[in-house]
Amino acid sequence: MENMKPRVRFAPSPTGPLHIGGVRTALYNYLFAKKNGGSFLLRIEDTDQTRFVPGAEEYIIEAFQWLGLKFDEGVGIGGEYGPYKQSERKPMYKPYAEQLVRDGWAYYAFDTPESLDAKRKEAEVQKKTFQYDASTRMSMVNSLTLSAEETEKRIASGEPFVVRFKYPADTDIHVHDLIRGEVVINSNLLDDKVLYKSDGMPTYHLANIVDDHTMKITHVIRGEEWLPSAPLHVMLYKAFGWEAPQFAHLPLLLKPDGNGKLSKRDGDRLGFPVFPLEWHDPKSGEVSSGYRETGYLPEAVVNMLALLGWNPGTEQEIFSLDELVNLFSLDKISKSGAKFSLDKAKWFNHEYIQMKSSKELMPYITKIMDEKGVAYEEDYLLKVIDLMKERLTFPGEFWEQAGFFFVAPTEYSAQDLKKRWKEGTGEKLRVIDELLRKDEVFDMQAAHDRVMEHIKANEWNMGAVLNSMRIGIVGCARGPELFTMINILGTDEVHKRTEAVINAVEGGDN
RNA sequence: GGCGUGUUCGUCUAGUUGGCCUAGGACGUAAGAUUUUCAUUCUUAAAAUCAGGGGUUCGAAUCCCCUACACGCUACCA
Repeated sequence: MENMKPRVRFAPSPTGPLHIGGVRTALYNYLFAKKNGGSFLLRIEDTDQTRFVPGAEEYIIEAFQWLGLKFDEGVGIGGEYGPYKQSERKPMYKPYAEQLVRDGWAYYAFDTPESLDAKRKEAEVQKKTFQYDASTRMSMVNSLTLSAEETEKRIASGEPFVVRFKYPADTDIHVHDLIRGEVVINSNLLDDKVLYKSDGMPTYHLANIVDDHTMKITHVIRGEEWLPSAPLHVMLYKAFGWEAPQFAHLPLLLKPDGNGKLSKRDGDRLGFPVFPLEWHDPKSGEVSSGYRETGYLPEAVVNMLALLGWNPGTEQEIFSLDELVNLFSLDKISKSGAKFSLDKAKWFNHEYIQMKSSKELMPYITKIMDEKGVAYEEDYLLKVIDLMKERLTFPGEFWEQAGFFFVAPTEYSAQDLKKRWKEGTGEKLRVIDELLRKDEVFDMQAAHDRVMEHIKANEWNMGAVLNSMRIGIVGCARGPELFTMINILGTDEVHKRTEAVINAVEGGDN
């Protein structure tokens, strides 16, 4: 076992879009596998046919492609342990359930859902909880209380039945968790879980153990919500006589406010994505935002998620996937839940945008330009991106920040005008405009010096004049350094805009 | 209710073999600088008596016990 290359799996249910917490679970599995030279597989757990959502499986695969996390085996890839979709493995499970019954680790139960409901309600009235366990199973309708012939007859006649696990009475079950250490629970506290459903499908528990074993999974890395059922799983391995994989139960991802588990609702409420990709619900038609569509770079999402519950112990915060793989270890995972922080997510994105060259950013920006229907020259656009990149947290902000490089302002901020535009400003702007166009070929430094000298020599109010100039170019008192903008726009365009703003503010009374 | 897990600045966390912790970093916040704006960037500051209470010890965030709180599970869902 020790010298074996680890094999880990990510095993989502196709019941909807992949939750960002699930993405983190997958990421940790990936990092662990790659760090140790092992394999990372994708298994689809679709044993609950009532919850199947069309498109969910494709969504999951696309999400990981976008994130750059590659599976070595699994749905959509293949591999020697397939099929990797549980619905396609359906015939495999029944013999295992039967084996358990034969060996005395399980039994057939004929209790109807209605009768179980009634039992639970009855117990509730007495402020107790009904549990199908060693203390109650002998008073239920199952193969332990029925004769062998009766049991056989019922099954043969097609009466619905389930197979339940039969816990040995009063036994301490030890789960060794790589993150939490030893967790011990007594079997009397556990109820006889259904392993095989009346619809002929296994439940998660059976399918999971059978698949993990037959797929030679060495480490089960999953969310903390599975910790309570881990004892069942170790008992199942024992019942089958199989060597159990190692378990690691990850802390939960919490909502930014309050303490609960992060949910889809929180995203809608607080305005941030909880899904990697935008999701269109096929039933309700509802659209949920995705990280990709919001403008997050996949590297940033991976980096942010990696640090939500794990830390290499250094002060480094920015990691490439390769660095993450290199540094990752299970024992550095924290035990407590981590709250998702929108601010930190944005900060990561900003950092990753800065690491991209303007060329790499081009596709994001041209998409926006096309959407706006604005024509552009590639070289010009590249120059603008170079200049504006540092201000962007999301590529989508480009137009708002840099649109004036492509379209002259038609409106001017009244507030900024009020603050900066004084009596006689129009005349001064014309002088500056003249100064700018004095050189045959625009020389940014020379123009800058000339304008500044003139302003000083005439004791003009620098803030008022230069900001008014800026308002004419941008539309408001914001944006990059004035002469740099002029250099990119060209003096002809600046001349036009200057005339336009003077006209707009002071009217045609020149 | 039962069972399980957890608890260091507002948030993510460092700290894990007790002393170098007057508890470090990052995000966010505040102030200042970058002598035209906004943003970026930089600097500085405020911010955790380590959930609370008991121990053990010369010495505890680090070990033990109790309490509180939070979260998870408690389906023929995963």
